[in-house]
Amino acid sequence: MKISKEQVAENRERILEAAARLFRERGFEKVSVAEVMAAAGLTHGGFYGHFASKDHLVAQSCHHALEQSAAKATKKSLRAYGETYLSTAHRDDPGTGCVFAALGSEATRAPEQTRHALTQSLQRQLDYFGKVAPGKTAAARRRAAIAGWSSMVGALMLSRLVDDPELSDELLRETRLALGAD
Amino acid sequence: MKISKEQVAENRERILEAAARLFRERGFEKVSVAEVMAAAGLTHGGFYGHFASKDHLVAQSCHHALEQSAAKATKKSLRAYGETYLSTAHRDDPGTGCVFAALGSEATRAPEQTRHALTQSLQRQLDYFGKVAPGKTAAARRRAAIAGWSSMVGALMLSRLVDDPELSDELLRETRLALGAD
DNA sequence: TGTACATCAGTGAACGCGCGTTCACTGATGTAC
DNA sequence: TGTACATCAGTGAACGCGCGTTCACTGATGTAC
Repeated sequence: MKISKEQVAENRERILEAAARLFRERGFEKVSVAEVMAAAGLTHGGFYGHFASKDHLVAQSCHHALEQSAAKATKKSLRAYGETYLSTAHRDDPGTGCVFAALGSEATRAPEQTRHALTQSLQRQLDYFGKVAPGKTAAARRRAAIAGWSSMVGALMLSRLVDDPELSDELLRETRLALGAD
Repeated sequence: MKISKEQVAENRERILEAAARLFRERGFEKVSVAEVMAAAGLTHGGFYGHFASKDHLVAQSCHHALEQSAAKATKKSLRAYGETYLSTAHRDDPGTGCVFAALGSEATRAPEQTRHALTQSLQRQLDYFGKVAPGKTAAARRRAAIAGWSSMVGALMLSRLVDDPELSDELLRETRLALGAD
């Protein structure tokens, strides 16, 4: 059953969307190709018509998710961004949230292509925050951007792995407040 | 070939040591039970004499690694700890380093027991840093401990996943300096 | 414009491999006498 | 103290399952006439 070119492009898009969400929710290894395809409303056999391997999907779905995230940061101060980034809503919905916090430690061992996409995105993010972060010199702003962004990623990840709801809330709240106090 | 009780305890210890190192180096899923046993100088069949399942090993090896890490933090200021934590040596040797940075995002999806061990360790770490962190009130010190620790974990993880050696060094250096500037 | 045919995206069964787990067996330890 | 035997930690083959990947087939699309 051949389908139209628009339909093919739409299917590919749905596969990327599904993968980007599932990987962030459950990690690269705990999500199978068949699950991604099913979530996109397709069967697993057609996967290799769209991607050369699961590794390629991993890299491209990260790229896809990072593009969407990048759009959110624009036109916001570091502090304002921190308000939404360090919210319980973001913590409780990793599937549509930050790729670094959801997959950071796994990405350390990910194939080259994936790490490259993440690096590019991080560079862009830091370049932008280096302009809007507090500080008198460019170097001071850059430093505030790096330390601030690191604390956000770290705090969000910790707030998700922690067992204790109170500690989890505290991690987000205190990191948010520390960001404002810079 | 039965062996002495001391030998059994020593073997169990070696399994935990090997697991704690391999998991941090390669992640929970990319290390097999057989690999852990081989690294401990044993064959895989004997594994279930020591642990009920791989999940149990994951939890107990994390506990083991966290106990060792906890010892390092004692009698150090937040800033002094950051100096060694945010070193290139630590970045380049995840196998003996911080569990949060090496396995944080995977731990988010780990079984209850593992998350509990991490939570306990984090609580203890923050309680200690809350005493030695800069700040006039207890609340200010607690905040500095949380934001500082989050930035360390985040920066180390990011420095490891990044593609670009210069950016990697910069992340460590600037986060280290920001910690001192508090 | 209508019909016949080639294309090719998607289907679902099948393959092969790795891994967690089990189990019958081995042989050194340590206990009973 | 020395000998016979029961115990049990470790061995390695085997099992079963899930997953990434392949492939012969299907049938709607779109092209040629």
